[in-house]
Amino acid sequence: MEKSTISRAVIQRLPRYYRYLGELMSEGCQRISSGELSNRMHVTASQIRQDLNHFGGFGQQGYGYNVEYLYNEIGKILGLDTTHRVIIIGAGNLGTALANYPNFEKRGFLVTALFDVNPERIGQTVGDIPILPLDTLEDYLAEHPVHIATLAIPKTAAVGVAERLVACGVKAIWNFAHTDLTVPDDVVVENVHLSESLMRLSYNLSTQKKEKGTD
Amino acid sequence: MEKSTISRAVIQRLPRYYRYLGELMSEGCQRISSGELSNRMHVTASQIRQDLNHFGGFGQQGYGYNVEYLYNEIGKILGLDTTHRVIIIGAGNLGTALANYPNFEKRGFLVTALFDVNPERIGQTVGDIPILPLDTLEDYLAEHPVHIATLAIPKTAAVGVAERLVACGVKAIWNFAHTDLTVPDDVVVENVHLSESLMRLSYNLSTQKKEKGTD
DNA sequence: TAGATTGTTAATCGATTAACAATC
DNA sequence: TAGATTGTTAATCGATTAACAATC
Repeated sequence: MEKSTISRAVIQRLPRYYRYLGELMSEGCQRISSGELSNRMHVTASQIRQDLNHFGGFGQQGYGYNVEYLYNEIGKILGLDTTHRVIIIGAGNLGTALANYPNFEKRGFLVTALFDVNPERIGQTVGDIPILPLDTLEDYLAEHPVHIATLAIPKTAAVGVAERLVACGVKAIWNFAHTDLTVPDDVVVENVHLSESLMRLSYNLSTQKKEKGTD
Repeated sequence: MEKSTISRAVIQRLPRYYRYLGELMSEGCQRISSGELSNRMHVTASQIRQDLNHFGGFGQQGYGYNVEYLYNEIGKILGLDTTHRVIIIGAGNLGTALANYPNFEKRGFLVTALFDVNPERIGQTVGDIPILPLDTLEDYLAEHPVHIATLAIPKTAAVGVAERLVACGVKAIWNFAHTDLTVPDDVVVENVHLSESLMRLSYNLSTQKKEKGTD
């Protein structure tokens, strides 16, 4: 209930808190104050406390936060305490890279299948993960639970595949295609538009050069 | 000069305007009003006009915006009117995927070399692009202009390589490693933290489920 | 000219920061 | 208890939206 009121900006920051807390844990650090974390992360202590308090009081006055406890609590908030079954549509370079990514499994994201249209690729595997014909997507979804579908295909194909996924009841799409997807309200989409990221870098680089020139 | 005052939120949206204008062009559309674009993009017309006016008056009262002109102007703002020479550190799955990405060259991003430490990979090519030993990074940078360096290596290696890049005068880093980089003020970093993106999707999926349950 | 739509100012909204009382 | 640090309210800041005069 409280969750729907939490702003996008706060959610954007949560995984970064999670990453820093994980690092602190592996350094053997047991407690941390918002002030110390503020120094590490280069965000204000006030923002850290404000952000965390959206989800409840995880700290203790005069002490700070227990690193492991807070790490686990944020993990639960992010849904990392359950296993998500993931499929990847597109077994090209990007799809293969994502399937091979070892850290995902560590966080509870289990890739169970890739799908492709290329006859040479179909029947091969990536690690243990089979590459299945895209034709059989509906059959697969009818028989296997899938929580997240990853689109690593060109935008021309992405829109149609997204519709098929939604029709089969998939509720979360991780979209690497360079297009916006229109989906029902109960389906969530997270876009990774790499070319837009590169354009922002290009913009910042150009701007930086100009500043240097006029300083 | 005016550029340094433009907020991150505006820059974030520019590539998306660029993408929609490109689509309009390929549809043969010659002019568009902020109102029509608003309907397409699901942002307010007011925001579109406000955003564009940070860079100058591209429209005409009573007419709207010339699609091709605006597309080209935004391209210039994003620095897409010049060729950026790009290298990729790490010729694993992700680095290879990025090197193969055909759209980058279309936008003026030219990948000239990959670097790796794996002896099996060194000497191979990705398309026309050679895979060079990471040892020779400094030599390469001394002899070839490089505008953007892409880090597609584990975070343990990324911090050290970033320092070497900065020492050689590279001013822009596209960082896929799961770590924050500390760089001088005149170096720009664009982070692509895929695991954080996936965590946000997981959060939204969990939240969505809960809402559905209580509605 | 009249209609349409921008550029731009003013109003609103939301997010961040500061401050401090509560409390461990 | 005294010191430290949170949780939380209030103040500030910035971004978005609304409104409308300017103008094509």
